[in-house]
Amino acid sequence: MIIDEVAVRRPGRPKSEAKAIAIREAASQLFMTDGIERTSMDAIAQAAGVSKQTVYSHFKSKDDLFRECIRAKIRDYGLQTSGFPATATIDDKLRHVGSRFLTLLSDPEVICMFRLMIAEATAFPRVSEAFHETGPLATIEFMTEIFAAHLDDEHLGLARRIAGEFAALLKGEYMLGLLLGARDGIAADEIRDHVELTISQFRTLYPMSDQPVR
Amino acid sequence: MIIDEVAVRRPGRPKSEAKAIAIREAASQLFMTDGIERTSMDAIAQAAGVSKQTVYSHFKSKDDLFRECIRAKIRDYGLQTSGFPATATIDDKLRHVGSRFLTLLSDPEVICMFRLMIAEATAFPRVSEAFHETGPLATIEFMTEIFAAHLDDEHLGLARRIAGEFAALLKGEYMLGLLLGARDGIAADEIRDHVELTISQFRTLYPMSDQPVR
DNA sequence: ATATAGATATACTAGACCGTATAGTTTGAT
DNA sequence: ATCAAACTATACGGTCTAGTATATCTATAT
Repeated sequence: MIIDEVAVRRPGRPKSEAKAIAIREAASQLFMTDGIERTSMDAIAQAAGVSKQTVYSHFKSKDDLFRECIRAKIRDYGLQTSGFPATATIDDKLRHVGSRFLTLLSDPEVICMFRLMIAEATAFPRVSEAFHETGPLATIEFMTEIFAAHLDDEHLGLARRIAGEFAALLKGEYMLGLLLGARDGIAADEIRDHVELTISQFRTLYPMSDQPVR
Repeated sequence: MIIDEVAVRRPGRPKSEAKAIAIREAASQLFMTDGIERTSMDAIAQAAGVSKQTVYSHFKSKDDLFRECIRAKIRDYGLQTSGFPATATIDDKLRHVGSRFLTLLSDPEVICMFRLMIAEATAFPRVSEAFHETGPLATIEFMTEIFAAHLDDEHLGLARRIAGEFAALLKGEYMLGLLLGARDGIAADEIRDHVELTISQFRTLYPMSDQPVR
């Protein structure tokens, strides 16, 4: 058996996990709002209340720190999979996932994240790929399962495609408007109305049973 | 009367418009592929085959040059309004505008443009706003007129909203995938199929006459 | 022909920034 | 108490970059 990572006892002062977190959080915020290039390591150190040397003792370079920031954010967003009660109708489920989807888009931090990932897609392809899969694609997979449970046999194979269409219609013009700074949020009642409208459109397009069929 | 700008005759060597254009085009390309920060004025001058002083004689700063580049691009994209023959059905029109829409998204330069505008939305809000209005919003306005001509009276007021939905469904997951670098184009037959599918969905959702009603 | 102003080439200023180095201080395990 | 390593503060090397300055050359109007 290899020695447990935590159990390793080394002489001298142990690295402060708290400082690593403080650095990562300060860096995250600065990266989000100002972008990578416009954020200096000195600014990060200062914002974290730490010396620059400490930054470099926890992260070996600016790129490394950036990657760690995004990884942590992705982990945070990861806990989205919530189950539904067995009595929930398809409308209930779509209403829930739809409004959470748009509420997420209304979050300035999430928009910053998208901006950053899009801006750095060529410089950090692996990072933006991971973001894509863990964020948007995972959300669509979640929607896919909802549709799969309620579609009749004829349409079952289309669940993934239908989920993609559902997400696309939910986004509508909101997403681009938010990314381009043309708007800075979506009003709660606007979210509710838009979700309701989108659901009704899908019930017109695809026959779905109110109770899960599988 | 103020003297016509063109008619002004001044002593000495006149500024070369050709050089200004060369500078702008070289800068455009570099800005698109590398972003603003990663593009130096020296690199622009060299790519344009011009001295750095000449760059500064035509554009007063890097920001100014960037703004001019985008303005020129926006002007280029501006000539999208083509008329349809009177015999065109709604399907013909939607097919045409839909595939041109997706073909445009497949263009790497267009994607670069979106990336750039999204990345700089906070740094250059006016610029990204102009892009938004002249690009995406103008396209949706164009679609609005198509729908308006074919919808019955009951749905006429919804033309703008329907056009937005049409664009959203066309974009689907393609746009985000392209922006995040998850894909690098859309195959021609995929475009055709997707446009066809989207049109049929809209004909299910909204009653439209084949011949223009107005 | 000559004055005027654009263009070139090159050097320069001033500052930002990454990453490293150094010297001294603090912390925690043994 | 002592040792080893983390931490602070500060400075520095090296590189890059925006924008300016200067001297020289070139094109155009009068």
